[in-house]
Amino acid sequence: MATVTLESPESRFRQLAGLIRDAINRGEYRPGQPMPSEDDLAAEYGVSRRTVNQAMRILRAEGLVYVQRGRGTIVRPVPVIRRDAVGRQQIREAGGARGAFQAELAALGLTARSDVQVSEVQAPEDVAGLLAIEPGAAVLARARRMFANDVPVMLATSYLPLDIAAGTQIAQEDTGPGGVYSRLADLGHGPAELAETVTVRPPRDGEAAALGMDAEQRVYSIRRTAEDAAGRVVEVNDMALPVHQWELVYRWAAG
Amino acid sequence: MATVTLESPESRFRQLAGLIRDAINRGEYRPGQPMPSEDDLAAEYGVSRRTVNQAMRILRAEGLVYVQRGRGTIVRPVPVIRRDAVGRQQIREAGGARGAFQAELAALGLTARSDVQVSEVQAPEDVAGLLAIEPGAAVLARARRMFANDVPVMLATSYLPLDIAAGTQIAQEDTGPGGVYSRLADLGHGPAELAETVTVRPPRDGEAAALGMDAEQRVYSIRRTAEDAAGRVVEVNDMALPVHQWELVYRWAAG
DNA sequence: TAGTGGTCTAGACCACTGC
DNA sequence: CAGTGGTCTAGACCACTAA
Repeated sequence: MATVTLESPESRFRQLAGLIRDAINRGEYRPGQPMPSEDDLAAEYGVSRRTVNQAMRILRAEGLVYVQRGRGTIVRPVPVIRRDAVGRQQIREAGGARGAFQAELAALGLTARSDVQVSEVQAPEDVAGLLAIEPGAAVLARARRMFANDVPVMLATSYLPLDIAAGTQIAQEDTGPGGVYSRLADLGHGPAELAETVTVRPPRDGEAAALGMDAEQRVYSIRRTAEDAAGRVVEVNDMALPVHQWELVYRWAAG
Repeated sequence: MATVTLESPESRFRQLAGLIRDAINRGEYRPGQPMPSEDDLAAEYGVSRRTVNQAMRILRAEGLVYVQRGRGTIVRPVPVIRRDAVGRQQIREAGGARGAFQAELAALGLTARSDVQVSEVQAPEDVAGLLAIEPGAAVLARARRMFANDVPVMLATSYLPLDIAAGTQIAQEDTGPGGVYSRLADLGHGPAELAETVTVRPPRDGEAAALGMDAEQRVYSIRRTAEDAAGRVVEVNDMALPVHQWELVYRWAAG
């Protein structure tokens, strides 16, 4: 095998990354299995280890492989999770068992698990602005970490105004059937309008560790705001999802 | 100045990237202006040029700077464009002057411009599937390239079934007021349901050149499908947008 | 011709893993 | 202890730009 090129216009490390990427996609290197060592690849392709390392850096950034220090480079088993932002609300409304996240993963044959940490924190400046709260005032924060087959795939922190949520089941870890949105509805602040703003950025300090990511990889940074019927923003939810693990779907009626 | 660290846990090139990123955000290096040369930075921070180069590679990947070979590294003027997928349909419906794209850019004080290339092509396999067309059959393709202040910011190729679009104004470069969707409505196939699937990936061969991107940067790959009232998919639109130039907004009613 | 960034090699040291 | 990837330096050559 070995389409041993390495001349021409494209830099060697990019060509090499391409060759290895193709090999992975052909199934030549199997998901969950370690790749040959960088020294071996360097010998095989007739380049320096530095060049191999640079090529692997590309594949890592793409989420195709990951490294276990001291052990080797492993091909990532890549179950891309499809997140239907609109549909998930409907599942929630329907009282979907343990939430939309679990339903999404179940459809892929994955097991879902999640953490929650509830606390009162000083509202980040922009969140305070959206919630129309004094800058620096306290809000209820629900910080969740979600796992698929015990691999972390999402961080989500939900901010809610204290005058609505304090002392309610929303301030409990378990928010009951239908989750936070159903409790908001019980309190007369059921979300009527939802909006999500999507950007892509490098993981922040904590996030890279919490999501098991490299600094060169990227997350979707999604900010959702929920307005009740009166037009008041009753929730701001900041999410971080590794881009190589997710696909986002939005649907709406024309007109 | 010069918080000249470079010890400790984080690799030097990452620390250096952080320092330079901060300097840019502080306005120490100005948008549109060249940075000091890599040799100068290497001397200033006491590292090798290789390390500076690696740091700059990070900033390039983030879209913060770009390189003009032989000239230098320039700080990118970064007007992030906000794309409201739902609102843009409404603008279109309202017959918004020259389209939603121009309206979006006008709000940022940017000038919009775009190319169109209309042709009949063999449908890509997955597109044929969505349009419920014979694999390999011909479809109408409208390939657009959009510019903001003459900087390319988006590629979009729209695929439409020939039995609907052939011989109509949709096959013309200028589709008239309201654009393709209004013409589809005239033909009794007005879109009723829209869906967009968002992923993030490296630019493909042609895209990197057409969008003036590095291979290490990323694009949003957005596939929109439009269904008419009968539930038939009447358009598939594949878009590529550099992630560092865009912010995506989706809005919907709860329930 | 001088200056700029892109890339490559050779060689080295480190931290971490697993035997 | 050997093997793995992470990173750094020194030195080099290239293509391209601008004077």
